[in-house]
Amino acid sequence: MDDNKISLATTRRLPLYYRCLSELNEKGEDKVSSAVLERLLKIDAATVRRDFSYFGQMGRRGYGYDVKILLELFNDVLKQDTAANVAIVGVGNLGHALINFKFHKTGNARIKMAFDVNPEVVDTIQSEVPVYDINEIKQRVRDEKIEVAILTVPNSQAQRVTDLLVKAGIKGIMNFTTEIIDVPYNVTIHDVDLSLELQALIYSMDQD
Amino acid sequence: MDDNKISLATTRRLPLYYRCLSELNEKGEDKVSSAVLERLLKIDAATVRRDFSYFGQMGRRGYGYDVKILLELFNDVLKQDTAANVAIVGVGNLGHALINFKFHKTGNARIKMAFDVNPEVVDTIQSEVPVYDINEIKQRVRDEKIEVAILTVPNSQAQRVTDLLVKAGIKGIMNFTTEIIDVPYNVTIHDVDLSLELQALIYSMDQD
DNA sequence: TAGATTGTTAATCGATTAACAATC
DNA sequence: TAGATTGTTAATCGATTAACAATC
Repeated sequence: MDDNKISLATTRRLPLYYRCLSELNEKGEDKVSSAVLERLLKIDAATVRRDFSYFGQMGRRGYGYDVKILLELFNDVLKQDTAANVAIVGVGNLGHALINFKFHKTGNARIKMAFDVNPEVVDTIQSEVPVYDINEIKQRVRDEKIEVAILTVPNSQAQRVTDLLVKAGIKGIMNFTTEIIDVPYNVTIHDVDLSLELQALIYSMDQD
Repeated sequence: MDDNKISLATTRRLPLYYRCLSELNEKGEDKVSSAVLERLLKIDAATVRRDFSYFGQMGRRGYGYDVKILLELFNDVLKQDTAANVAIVGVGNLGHALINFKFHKTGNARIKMAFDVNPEVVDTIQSEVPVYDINEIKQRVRDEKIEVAILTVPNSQAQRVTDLLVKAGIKGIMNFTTEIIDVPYNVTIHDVDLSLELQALIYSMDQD
C-alpha cells in the first residue's frame, strides 16, 4: 500500500495542495476539511481525500486535516531532492519573460543560466541570470549540474538544440516550441503549447 | 452518429493534426496513413483513425487519407467561426512576450489589444498591438467585440480584473496567474500554470 | 453520545489501444 | 487478385466520484 504508485493526475495536483495549504497556514488556519479544499481548489472532496490517502492516513475522522502536518508532508514530497537546476535556452521574448518568472515560489526549481546565439545578449546578465553563448552548453551544463532545460528557441532550431542539450546530459526538457522533438528514452519531454491551449479554450467556448 | 459529441481529448489534438497536415501538404505529399501520422505526431494510429472517424469516413481503405481533403476538413472545423478576438490583460514580462507570440499561425485567434495600469505602457503600441488603460476595458471590449482575454496580471489583481472582464462581456479567459478565479457558469476559464508544468516535469523525471 | 468527516470500496466515466472484418 | 489500410468493436486502462462504514 505504501509503495502504491501515485497516479499522474494526483502528482499534478500536489503543487496545488501545497500552495493552498501554505496560504491557509499563513492565515493562521490550523485545520482544514476535504469539503473546504473542494471549495477553494475546485477539486472534488472525494478526490482530495483519495489523493491524501496515498501518503497514509493523514486526517482525523470527524475533525479534518491538520494544516501543518499536510504542509510538512507536501514540503517533503515536492522538495525531496534539492531544487532542480534549470537553464533557459533561447532568450527571445518568451525566454526573457520566463527568466523573470518566479518558478521557485511554488516549485523546487531554480533558473541558473540562459543560452542564446544573439551577441547582443550573450555574456550579459538578465535579471540576475547570466546568458552564455549556446556553444558553451555542454561545458556549463556539466559544471553547474543543470538537469532541466526550458526550450524557447525558434521552431527551426528545436531539434538541433535539443540534440546539444541531450549530449550535454540534460534529463528533462520543457518544450515551448511547436516542434515534436525526439529524445532518447531516458530524457523526459514536457510540451507546453500555448497556441494549443488558446485553441482549446476557444473551442470549448463554442461548445455550448 | 454525425451528432456524436467529439471528446475533449480529440478536440485538443485537432490543431496538432492541422499543423502536421499543413507541413505534409507543403512538402507535396498527397496521401498519408495513420501509421505515418503515428510516427510524426507520436499519437497511436488507432487513436488517429478514431479521431478522424468522428468527422465521417475520411479515408480510403488500403490507401490512407488524402492530405488535401483532411486539411480542408480541419480548416473548416477549426476556423469555422471568424478568428476570435483576443485581448491581453497585463503587459508585464509575460504579457509582453505573448503579444509577440504568433497565435494566429496555428490558431484562429488574433491579438487585438492589450490593457495595463502602468502609465509607461498605456497608450503606446507594442508590436502593432495598442495598449489601453485598464479602465477602458468595458468600452473597448464591447466596441471591438473581444471574446477572449489572456490574463497576465499579478496574482493579487487576478479576481478583481476578472470581474471587470466578465462585466465587459468576455466569454473565455486564459489564466496565467496561479489564483483560482471565480466566474459565472457561462464564462470559460482555462488555467495555464507554468510553475505547475515545470513541477510536473521535474516530478516525472525523478520517477524512474 | 451525537455529529462530523475521514478512508476506502465500488460504480462510473472518459480515453486509449488491440484486434480484425470490411474493403479500396 | 493480393496487399494494404481503414473504420469500428471490444478490451483495457486510468481517473473521478458517489456512497457509506469506520471512527474521531
